[in-house]
Amino acid sequence: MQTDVIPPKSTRQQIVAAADQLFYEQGFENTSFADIAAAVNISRGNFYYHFKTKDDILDAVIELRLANTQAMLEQWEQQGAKPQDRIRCFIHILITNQAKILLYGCPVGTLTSELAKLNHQALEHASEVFTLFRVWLRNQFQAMGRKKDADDLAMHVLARSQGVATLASAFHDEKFIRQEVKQLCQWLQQYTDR
Amino acid sequence: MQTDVIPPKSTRQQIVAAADQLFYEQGFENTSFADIAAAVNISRGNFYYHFKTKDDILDAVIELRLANTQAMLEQWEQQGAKPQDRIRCFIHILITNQAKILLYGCPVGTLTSELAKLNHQALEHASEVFTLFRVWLRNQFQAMGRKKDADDLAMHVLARSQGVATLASAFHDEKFIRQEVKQLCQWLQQYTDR
DNA sequence: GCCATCGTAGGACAGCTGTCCTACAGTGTC
DNA sequence: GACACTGTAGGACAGCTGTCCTACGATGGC
Repeated sequence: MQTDVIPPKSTRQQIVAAADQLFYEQGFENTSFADIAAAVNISRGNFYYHFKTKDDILDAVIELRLANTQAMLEQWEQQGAKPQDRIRCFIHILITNQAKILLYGCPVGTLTSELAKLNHQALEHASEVFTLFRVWLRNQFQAMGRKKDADDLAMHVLARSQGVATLASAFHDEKFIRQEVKQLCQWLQQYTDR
Repeated sequence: MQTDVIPPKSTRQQIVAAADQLFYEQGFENTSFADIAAAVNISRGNFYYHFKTKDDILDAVIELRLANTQAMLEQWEQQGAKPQDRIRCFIHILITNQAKILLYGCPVGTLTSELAKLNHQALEHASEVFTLFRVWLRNQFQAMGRKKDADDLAMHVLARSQGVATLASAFHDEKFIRQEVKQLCQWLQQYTDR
């Protein structure tokens, strides 16, 4: 049996991973090159070799998030037997990631909000993460027989999750997350038993 | 009949009003003293006379928002005959302010999100705007006879509204707002007819 | 007319920002 | 040994940030 050899992360990968985390925890605008450099332990000037501008890093971070999201969705696809089980996987990230959500909100929602205010061209790119979830949820609802309103239902689930993350973070309220997750699962139930 | 004399706004009031708008449209961190000074047409150095630090301006802006929110709630109190009518007033701000929401999201939610990431001490102060809505909504639900779960219902309405604002802004989707507002009103209906 | 107060203008200040340049260590190729 | 290439370090650069200081005009009280 061959043990998996973990390949050493390239500097570029390390930069993107550190930026991903810092953009989430501190915000994009509020995170400086110096912050990322310190996290990766490389000199600040050296950045220029890997990324020409800060926006390039942002694009790379979004690409990373898109890839990670895609991988997560495929995992749920195998994990859940029925579509409603898979949607429950989605709803439960609120609980899985609740510690971070209480501190920093939803990574997707808070980034798009910030980029919207900055009038940043990367907003559409960042919104693609939402689209990934949206399309995937839509497919699940379609598999449950909702032909006409699958997309509406997908958007509804997305919006509810966003709202929960925002308020839980503002009030530091963990109980509220559990409560709303439960309600959302009950809401989902009405579409499954027939 | 005496015509109302509009009192000329003091410089301080002008600063706070301009900061209020800019913090909403550009974000707190991304708005500089220079931006506000330009909007009010005063010299940058002159700020120090009115506000010692940027955080002082933020506090003043939050105070202004608290006062404006309070006034709005009192207006709804008189406007709506029944509690459910008043709650509908709240839900309908999503449509009233939809142009700005599509561009910048919800002013309350996006500010608290940003302050949470900045680890800013004013986060709790900013969250009081949410609390204002929360308590008011709770009172309405209590008036509708929901004794035990009035606060849960209030939080639920708040969260749904937040989610709608976030997604509408990310996707620039006006139709989605109308659709979710309609659903939310239908949801509200179940608690009113008995 | 003198004085104190209020509000403003202009600019100094250190520190940080993103960007960019140059120099150099390490590696592999011919 | 000469050379090219990759990746890194260090620092220069102009511009902006929040903060703070000083000087001055306007106003009103005595």
